[in-house]
Amino acid sequence: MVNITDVDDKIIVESAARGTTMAKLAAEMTADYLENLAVLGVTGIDRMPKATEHIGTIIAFIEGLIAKGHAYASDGDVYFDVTKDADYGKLTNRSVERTQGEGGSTAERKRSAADFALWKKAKPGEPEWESPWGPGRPGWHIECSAMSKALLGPHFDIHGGGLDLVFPHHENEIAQSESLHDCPMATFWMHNGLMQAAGAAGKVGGRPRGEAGSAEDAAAQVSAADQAAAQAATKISKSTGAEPFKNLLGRHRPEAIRMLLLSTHYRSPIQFGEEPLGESARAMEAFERLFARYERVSGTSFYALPCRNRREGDAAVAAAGAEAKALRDKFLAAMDDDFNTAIAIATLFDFVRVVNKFIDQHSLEAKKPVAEMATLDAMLLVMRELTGVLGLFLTEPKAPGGGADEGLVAKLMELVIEIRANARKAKDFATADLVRTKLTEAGIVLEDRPDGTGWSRK
RNA sequence: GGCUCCGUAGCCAAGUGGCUAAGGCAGCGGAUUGCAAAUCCGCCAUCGUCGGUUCGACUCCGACCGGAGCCUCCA
Repeated sequence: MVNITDVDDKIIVESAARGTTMAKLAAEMTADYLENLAVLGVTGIDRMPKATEHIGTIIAFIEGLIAKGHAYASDGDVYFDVTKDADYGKLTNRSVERTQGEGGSTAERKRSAADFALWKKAKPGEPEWESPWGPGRPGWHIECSAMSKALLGPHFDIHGGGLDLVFPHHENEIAQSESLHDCPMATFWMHNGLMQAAGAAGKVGGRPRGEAGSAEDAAAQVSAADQAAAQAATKISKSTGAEPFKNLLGRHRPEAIRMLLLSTHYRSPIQFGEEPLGESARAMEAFERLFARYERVSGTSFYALPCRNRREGDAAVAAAGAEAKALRDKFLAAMDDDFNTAIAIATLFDFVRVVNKFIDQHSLEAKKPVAEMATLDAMLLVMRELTGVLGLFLTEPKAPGGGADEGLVAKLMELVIEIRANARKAKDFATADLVRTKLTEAGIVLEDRPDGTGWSRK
């Protein structure tokens, strides 16, 4: 379930600036978001409630909080009273006194600085809904509490989100929900690290260069604008840094992005850029070569194999042999341990080695003994299951190049390879090597394998 | 200033109070190959610095240095 906050100050301001309506802008942003997710292969969102479609739910939630004495109306606004919430700040280890809170024009309408708005009185020209406190709109945090309650109930298993939302958003969600329901909102809170743009120089290794305000004594002097600018340079999020992300999305296979994201623990920040993505793409080649090899040996496309679920996998591993079973166990244990995808991927690389060795040792490219072929199939089915868990290698990579002449190119290559094979048979290696060298220069790699010569574009 | 988190090989990145500190990229040596490519085998780190706790720390504590995020405006 993914909540869509389609009404807030930012959207109101932005839609006014663009001369469009809030609803339209929100719809556009949501569509854009879903499109990016789809490209990355993120599917399976069951529910996507919108704040504007749950105003009644939200109002009822706020009324409940007022009735219990956790919130108060004030001149058309409604605020959450943090002093009535004994454990306010527990998620981020913050005490009410240390929380500076929302200031600005609303400050004098609040009892304490840390109180936050549940309902905001509409200003002229702003979108508004009728409420017991007059026309207005929901505050930022309340929609998530109200909608999760409506769809998941007062308590659910996992609440996720970016590390940048921990405070105040999630902290305030907890305050609202737990004050009303008197039970824990979520059993687990999972926060993912943020993506950072790799340094401007494209340097992967180097830490992003400190911005102007990095000297601690100068920090106090830095204007808010400078701080925002410095932030935008390192943190990719929201609208500020989304552009470079979209560019990269266009240039790289979505699965390379997945691979990069999965290669580190979800809680760690990640350097995102051309070079890291290139390295991830390279790392995937070993898998893709194995899958191509498997297809040559078995005639079966790895990408067409069914992704088994865990139960089916449990029942079927034995056929793949002891090594495969051990690796699968390790993979599953790693994933069960707070999604340790780095280790899960490491076992996958081990798996590649095991399968390659198996093909080597039994010379499966030359002959096809029934028993070994069955084991090979079983191994690949396990790999299919595990890579499927990570959403990796779901589709066959498109060969680079291609185009309208692809059929002709294939025919020509066939011819060239045949001529070269004859030369090799005649021990005319000078000619054979010349052909290969020239092809390499043209971006085509030849591989002389036991079962024939293959070619691919580099 | 307050609250979090991080600092592991050339680079990316797991992990652990004592057992050979995963895996990938790059590099090097070997097997294989007519030569290559691919594949396989092997090599390549004492874990930011300084102290402390401990029989023993990279793993715990403290300080320091370096880096990231949040708190300050708005959500």
